[in-house]
Amino acid sequence: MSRLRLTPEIIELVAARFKALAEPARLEILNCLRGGEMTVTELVEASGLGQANVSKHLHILHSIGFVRRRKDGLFVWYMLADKGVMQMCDVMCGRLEQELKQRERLAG
Amino acid sequence: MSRLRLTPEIIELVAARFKALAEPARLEILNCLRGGEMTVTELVEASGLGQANVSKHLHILHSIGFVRRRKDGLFVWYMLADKGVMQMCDVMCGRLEQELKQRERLAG
DNA sequence: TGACTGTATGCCGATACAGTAATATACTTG
DNA sequence: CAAGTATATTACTGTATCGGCATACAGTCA
Repeated sequence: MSRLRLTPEIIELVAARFKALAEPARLEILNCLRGGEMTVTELVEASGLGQANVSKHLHILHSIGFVRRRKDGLFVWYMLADKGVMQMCDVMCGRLEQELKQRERLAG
Repeated sequence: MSRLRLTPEIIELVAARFKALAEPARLEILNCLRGGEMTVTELVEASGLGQANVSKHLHILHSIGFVRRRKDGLFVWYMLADKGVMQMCDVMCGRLEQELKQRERLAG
């Protein structure tokens, strides 16, 4: 499939991208952005996180290309960079769903 | 798509699964297992990591269902739990590949 | 210009986690 | 049983990072 050689450097880059998704706060932010672009303040209100915290998480998500930013006067609007980001989250959710069902079946 | 409600608890579980992939050592281990099941010692040799380290990483990967284990006398064989695990890695690799291409294009 | 608002950044304390060494456990073999 | 091997666990250390606070920066409006 992938034509990339899995050198240590590449593996590091891939790990860094998974790490961006490995934080509940960032998943929450990304999930908020499903509905369309939002300002930092809107994300603060929607997520319940601190402003500085949201800003930092957005910086991380932006630095690896998971979100895009657009300045509009005093505001900065953030949006998902592409569909692929949330598709990956959905796949992981799907795995988890199967897993939980399996456990229920065993327990019940 | 997913029928799971994204409660804080669920988001935490999803994040934990991404976190398992957010470590170069674990990606390396998973990648080694692409070729089939391997013992801990084989993984130690193939990855260059310490034995205790590999054991702990395998424990993490096993606890969230990314690998399966099979005891055979003194040995423990590990294998990928299913195709989905590496598919997710491949998707992330694909994203990275596009990203690197894009940068090349801009730089070149 | 000064006051105000939205966003980003630097610093700090607490915590989490990777890696290593030593040890414990499980199993085999003599 | 004792000795040896494969794996797991524990204790420890160094590093990274999250969250909060304070503050800096950027832009608007009077």
